Amino acid sequence: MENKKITSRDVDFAKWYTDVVMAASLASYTSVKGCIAIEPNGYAIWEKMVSILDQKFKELGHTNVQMPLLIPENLLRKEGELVEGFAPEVAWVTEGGSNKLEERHCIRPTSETMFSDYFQKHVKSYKDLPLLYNQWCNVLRWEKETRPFLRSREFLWQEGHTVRATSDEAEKEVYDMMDVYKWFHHEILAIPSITGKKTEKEKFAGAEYTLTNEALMYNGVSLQAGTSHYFGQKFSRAYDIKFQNKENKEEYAYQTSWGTTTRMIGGLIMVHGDDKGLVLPPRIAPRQVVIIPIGKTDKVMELASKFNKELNDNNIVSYIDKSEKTPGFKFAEAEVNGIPLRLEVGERDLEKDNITFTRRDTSEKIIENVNINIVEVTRLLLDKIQNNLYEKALKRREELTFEAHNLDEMKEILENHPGFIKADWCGSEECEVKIKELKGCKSRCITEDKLIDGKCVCCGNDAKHNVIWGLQY
RNA sequence: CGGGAAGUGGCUCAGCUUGGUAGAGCACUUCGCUUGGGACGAAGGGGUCGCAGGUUCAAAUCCUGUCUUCCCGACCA
Repeated sequence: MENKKITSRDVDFAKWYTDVVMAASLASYTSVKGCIAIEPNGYAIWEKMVSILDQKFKELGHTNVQMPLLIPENLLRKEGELVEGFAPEVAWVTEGGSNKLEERHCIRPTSETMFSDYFQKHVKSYKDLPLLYNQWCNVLRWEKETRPFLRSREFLWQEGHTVRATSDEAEKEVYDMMDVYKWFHHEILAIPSITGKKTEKEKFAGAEYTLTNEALMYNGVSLQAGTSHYFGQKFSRAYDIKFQNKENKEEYAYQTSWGTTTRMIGGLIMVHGDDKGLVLPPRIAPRQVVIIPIGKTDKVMELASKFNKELNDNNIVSYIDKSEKTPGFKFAEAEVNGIPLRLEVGERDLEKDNITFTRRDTSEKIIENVNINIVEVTRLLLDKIQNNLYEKALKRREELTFEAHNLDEMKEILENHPGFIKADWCGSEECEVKIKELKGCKSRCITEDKLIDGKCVCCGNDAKHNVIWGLQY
């Protein structure tokens, strides 16, 4: 094991972030710019995210499919806004073997195109609808500035694509899926994200509107982690996706798409992590409990094995650290890796029939009798940790949510400490652009909340919306 | 893509100014001894200095180009 030193979170947040990624062995750099190697610890988190979300999607009637990695240029160009939005960041394949291609193909930055092409061929009647598809795959976007998990060129994600016969059904889908993301963030990741509509300027290229899930990181910067788009008939018109309705009339179908990515791993790090390293909420932790035997007597080892088996038999993922390291080393390693709960089984404790739990989130030590119901006690502690992490993150979010009535106040907040800034807005793009000139502060989402004073924070005219603003990753 | 910094065993870095046989700590291997917050002793293995050119009798060191990473900015669903 290498020496793992982590820069303090409050000294240099950016450095702290990459230190944690490396120290917890989540990912490492490769020879390809912006493309990381996701290592076992990192991939295990993603696998757990996949399994939980995948189950949820399926419960709601979606099925998984797989579309091509390559998109022919003419297909991509059919929807103008999509092309404009993604053109600067697509990679092109121009040769196959030793031959130049007749038509270049881009490597998918997103798959609306290929799904629409597929739907065009397969949607004929209202009886074919709805089609509720999802794919787990990698996509490529030629980003200029890259950061592990947060903004890599290649990343893993899921993209759901649905076709429905009516706008009502499609819009319900958009909101339902946003609720899934919100549920996932709040209940599983212990991240109190906020949701709302994107402004016209910030919505997905080609969408009628976009719902977003915005999480606030420890340093007050916002991370968009889950979006759900309503396309209406925009893509069906561009790709000619028509069906015959019950009245035997031709109609364009209504589409949606929704996605979330490996950047949620970055979110987990930046919301819960601390100066010791990663902190994982129990419900997303691939390994929830580490059992550390201290001393090698038969009694210690037998007890450790017994606890391990009981926990695993009851769907709590635990493991015994049997390595030759000293206990101190094992403690530190479990901490940097974010294991939520540690159970120490040691000779000294056993003389008094005790065992010791240590919580990762609070460092609190809990001494229990060796004869307790290990499953019950562990389950209770894991729940406490999960709840505490959520409460802490919520408190942080509330502390870092400010109200602004004018540009000067906004500026002061941004300079003093970034966070979510609630401010009223007239709805004009002109004001949105002006606000962005303040250190790159962007609209995060339009809230459903009441207006603060009814005046646009920028121009002072009558406001239409209450909006959350902030810096973003 | 602009401005700045950096690339030397797995990691952190020294050496470069003033070219002359590649160094340290940690990590790793073996043996011994240990185990309640990153143990200890002894003996070992491993790098050709990001990559490609150039200058030179000689390049980690000087020059040019290039790639990668980090920071700031621009850009970014």
